[in-house]
Amino acid sequence: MERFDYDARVNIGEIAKRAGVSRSTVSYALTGRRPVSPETKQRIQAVIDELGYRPNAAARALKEGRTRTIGLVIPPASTRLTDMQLGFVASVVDAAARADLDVLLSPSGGEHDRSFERVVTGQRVDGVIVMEIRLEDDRVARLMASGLPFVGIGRTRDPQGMSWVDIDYETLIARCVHHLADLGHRDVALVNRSAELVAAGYGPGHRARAGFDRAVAERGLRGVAVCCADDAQAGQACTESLLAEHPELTAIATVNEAAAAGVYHALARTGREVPRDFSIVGVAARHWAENLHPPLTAADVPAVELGAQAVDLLLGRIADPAAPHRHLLVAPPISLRATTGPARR
Amino acid sequence: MERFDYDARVNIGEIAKRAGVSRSTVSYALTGRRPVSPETKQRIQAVIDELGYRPNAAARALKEGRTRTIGLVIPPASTRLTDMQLGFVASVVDAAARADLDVLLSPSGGEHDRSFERVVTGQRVDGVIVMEIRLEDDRVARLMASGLPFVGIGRTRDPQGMSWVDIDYETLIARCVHHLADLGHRDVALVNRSAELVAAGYGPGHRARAGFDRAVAERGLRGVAVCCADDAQAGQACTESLLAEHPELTAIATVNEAAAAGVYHALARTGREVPRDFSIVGVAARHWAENLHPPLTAADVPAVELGAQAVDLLLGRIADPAAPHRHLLVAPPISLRATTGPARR
DNA sequence: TCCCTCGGTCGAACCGATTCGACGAATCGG
DNA sequence: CCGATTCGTCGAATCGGTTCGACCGAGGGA
Repeated sequence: MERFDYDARVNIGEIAKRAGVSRSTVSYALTGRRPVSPETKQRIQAVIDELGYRPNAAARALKEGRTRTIGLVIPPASTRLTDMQLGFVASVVDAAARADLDVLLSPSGGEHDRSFERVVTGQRVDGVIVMEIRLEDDRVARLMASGLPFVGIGRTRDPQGMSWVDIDYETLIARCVHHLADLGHRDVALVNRSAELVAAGYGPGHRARAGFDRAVAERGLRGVAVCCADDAQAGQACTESLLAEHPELTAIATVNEAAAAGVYHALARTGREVPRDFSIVGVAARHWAENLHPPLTAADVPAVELGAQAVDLLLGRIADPAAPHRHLLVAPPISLRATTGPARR
Repeated sequence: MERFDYDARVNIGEIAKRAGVSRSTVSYALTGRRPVSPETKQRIQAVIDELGYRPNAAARALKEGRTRTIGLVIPPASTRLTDMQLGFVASVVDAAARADLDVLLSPSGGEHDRSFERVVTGQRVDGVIVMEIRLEDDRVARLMASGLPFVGIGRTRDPQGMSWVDIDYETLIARCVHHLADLGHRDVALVNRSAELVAAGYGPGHRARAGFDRAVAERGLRGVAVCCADDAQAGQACTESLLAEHPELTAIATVNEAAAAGVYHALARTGREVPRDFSIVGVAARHWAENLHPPLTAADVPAVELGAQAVDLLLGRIADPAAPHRHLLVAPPISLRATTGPARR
């Protein structure tokens, strides 16, 4: 099968030939790793511009042993990304682009473990950022065993041997409960993430629960915690049955931003006006909190900053895999918006 | 500098040596491109399992001339992804994973053009899916010139020489207007995407406007069209000034899902109840429409299907770059939810 | 019995870059 | 004026796979 000329990609040898130098000289002119005379350099550059030459990434990666690419392990598409997760992805991609790195996406979990394996073991990436980490997470175990530099957005139960950034859900939810208690609420509920996630050992779910229980005990409140799938319908169903079983409730704290709209629906349908009759406070991406109607009083998760920090940490680990591990735990303050008020007496 | 043993990655030569065969035999055992006796195959597999060997992706890509990776060009993170765009990304990643392809993300536009160039010209990917296509789009021009297979989610003004999938905003918005007209509304507004996007020649903005104008003329309505940035605050500000200038309005059609929540706020603040006093209808991701309160009557964009189709089309082009171009234009029906009703007289 | 085919394997070339050692010419210090 | 550097360049080796041509032995058809 004949290949046509316009299909032939130029390589470094073609550049060298046309510029009348050796291939190594072209390489040195490009990388600057050895001196090249100005005239030669200019001649080479002219040929490169003319032919639109770009070094073949695979060849370079093969020889250099690094790919200038990082992997980003995300939850599979079937479990819809929350607004916060989207914020992480966007900021990681952005920060990586600033460092001239490309980002390879890998949905993991469920049926997509081949993708994870490819990314981790094929020397396709120089490092990995893993989202949605469980308390016991075998992907983390795999990564540790492989020796590939990685950083978690989230952390395992015992995150000693890893670098990570995370949101301090335990502190945040405790703070939410204290905020409600300060307003005089005595009967409060926690709307957590989905039962599946919690059962699978999803960290934020467990830590939110712990913070809730602690704060409820500290303030002598009556608390009830429920799990809820990550969408508005579930939020509504969940809240309606919650209110039916516990009519004495006057406030909800939530880490489930995707369900928040459903909580609103349910309150409206059962005749409770927010914040006059009922208070809601949560942990959410700012964008999301402001989009709700009325805007949600919530701790605004700095997703952009966390994503950028994760990339930073990863670059550090790639540069020096022997350096001590670092981490970042953030607990942003609660932004008072329109959904909390004094308890009705 | 000494390398430690545990750091030494195993390669095909090591496998060959331990299995007592040549490197080519290992390769044939792995790829199945030539027969290998069952005993030999088994022996090789045992060694591979023991050492956890995976072929180096860069070496393979270099020799085979393909990377088993596709590029996904997304808008830069600074312009927040809408829920619909997120749906595209997720479904593309998912569909690619099913085809054992990896996805390289490239934010394009603004400051990130280096990333786009790397992806397109470095032979890093076998093909590209481009989102957010403008009526005149120089990325499309670049891709056409490069000869790299690509598929657009969206299309240029004259999409002859390309394959694409797109949403038929013109038809959809016209359908929305007809729906409102059928309900007796005579004064309707279009809340479009941002003025910057429209000025930059963003297709959906222009096509929505065209459909709006056409339908308004066909039904003899009075129509006013405004642009609005992609967030709730802008939606609110926009709608408030719209209502102040045109108090006679009784309905809004919108393609700006991100602004929809703000439209609700504005209507509530000006004392209009939906759908009793005012109707809203739009084009949005189902998830988003259902999340709004009350749920938005809207044409539900099948993002998952479109993303999967885009991958399909791309696979076709990679397999046979000479095949005729194909495209898919979808116009999903309007799902009646809770935001449209008869015009008050 | 001879020749051909085919299954199974090997060695060598190749993909397109980087990098090391070497070498001639120019420069510099003493 | 001479030996030691330095500059600029070249050729060859290398990274880790795939693939082509060749070879050997077994089996089948005439």
